[in-house]
Amino acid sequence: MNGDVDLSRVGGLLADRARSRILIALSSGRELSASLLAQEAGVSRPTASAHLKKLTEGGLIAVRAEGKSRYYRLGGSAVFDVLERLMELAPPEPITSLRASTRAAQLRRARSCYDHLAGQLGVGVMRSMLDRGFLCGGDGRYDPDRAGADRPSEYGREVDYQLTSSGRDFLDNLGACLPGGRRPLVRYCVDWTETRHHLAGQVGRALRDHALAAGWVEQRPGNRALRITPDGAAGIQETFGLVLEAG
Amino acid sequence: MNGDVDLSRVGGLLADRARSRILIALSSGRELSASLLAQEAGVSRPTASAHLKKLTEGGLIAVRAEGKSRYYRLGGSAVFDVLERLMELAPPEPITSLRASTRAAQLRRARSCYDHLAGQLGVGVMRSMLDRGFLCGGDGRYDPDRAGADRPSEYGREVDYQLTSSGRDFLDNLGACLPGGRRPLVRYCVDWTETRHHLAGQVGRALRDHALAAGWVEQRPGNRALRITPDGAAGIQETFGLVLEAG
DNA sequence: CGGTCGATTCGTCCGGCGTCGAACTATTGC
DNA sequence: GCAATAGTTCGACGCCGGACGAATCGACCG
Repeated sequence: MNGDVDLSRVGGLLADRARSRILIALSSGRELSASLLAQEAGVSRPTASAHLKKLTEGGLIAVRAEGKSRYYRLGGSAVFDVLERLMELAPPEPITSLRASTRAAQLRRARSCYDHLAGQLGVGVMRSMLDRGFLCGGDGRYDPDRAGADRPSEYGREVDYQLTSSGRDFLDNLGACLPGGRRPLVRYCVDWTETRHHLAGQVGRALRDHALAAGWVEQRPGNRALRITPDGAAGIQETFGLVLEAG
Repeated sequence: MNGDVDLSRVGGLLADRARSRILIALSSGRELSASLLAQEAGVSRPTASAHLKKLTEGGLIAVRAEGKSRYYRLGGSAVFDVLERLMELAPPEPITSLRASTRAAQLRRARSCYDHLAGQLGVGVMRSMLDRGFLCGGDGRYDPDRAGADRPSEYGREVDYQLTSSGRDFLDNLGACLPGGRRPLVRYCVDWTETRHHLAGQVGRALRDHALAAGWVEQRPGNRALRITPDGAAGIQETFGLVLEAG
């Protein structure tokens, strides 16, 4: 709490590319398995395991064992906070080139987050589904203090959102199929460009799959950005009342 | 602004003990010479020089040459922000020693934050200025939901606080000079030991400079804590109606 | 114009950390 | 039980980066 704090300890944890990628992947608020994080970080499973251990011991992430998988999540809202500041500070690229800024804009507009939609598109879709009564619950917006301090175990996991029967009908009519399995129907994710919830879980995946299958969006190569097609812009506006530029 | 941000670059800069000490020393808002920083970091001058170069190239600090000395300072308020968060997150060393706890108490009472006052002193000064009508606006007290979740982009920036004309008179009578420039007159900062606002911006700096010039407070060596002198305790009580122990 | 003082550059040494393959543990499912 | 899957531990390798001393640069001062 003073001058001889070991900033370097935390700094050391942030200093590695693989760990940095892991943290950024987790900064969506989701719980992710060790293998998936290894893949996301671009390292082998043993290497990722070592990183995850360090991050856990350093308190930056927390782990929950379920079956033979171990699910990792951010250590709390303070960690989320630091990462957000750090990302803001990170681009030491002084003058944002046109390329970089358009790419950033693309990411803000629409991107995939694990297996669901994020960015303005993801947030808008979730808002629309709430407005139309396809989802209910989720009385509170994202509250970092409660999520991080009062009940850290639920950080980024499904809260009280639920799919209504009309929501189920809506998905059926849309032709979006729920993947099935024991995975929760509805989860939320904290969108780090919009700072609001977007939709995850089976429903999130179904909607993203549908958006891809219907040609509404295309995965851009190289990063997580999605391109909204002209057809997509029309379809999204018709279906969700959401106006987003194509391109 | 996306998944391939180089968190690790910034992390790497924070990962070293010597650099961490340098940054913490600079986080008091002072400009310090290279030799002094070497001493503060506990390394030789050549080593410190290398660190300072890296930090400068990384944008975390900035340098000003004057005569044969070079004076270093933090790269900006964004850097300060990150450091503050990081320090909050950092303490994996639980305070056990008496030394540490008294030092922590000193920091809670009064410290410098970038270039303004923080701790009980900083928070009290701001409250006093609000109570006496020297500042207006800021309709709400610190509201973590609004500040942290709904509009994180304004976190720590000026909101609706404004300096009133009587506030300006107050500063004139006190003999505190506003530094001038395009920097906003009033900003606020969320105080991490008091969880309330304290005063930043030009006014914050002017008050801190005045407190130092008038001998109300002295910079403690080694960290950001400020010592409140007996005269200071009296002056602060008279001026702001704020009772704080000297020592 | 030498003398000094502050700061940086250079060369070198050394410790630590990230990396992976292979082996080991644990849980699930047939 | 045996095979399959998820994850961790172990050992060895390689490389990066921090440390310092000596030398160099540059500014100030008599």
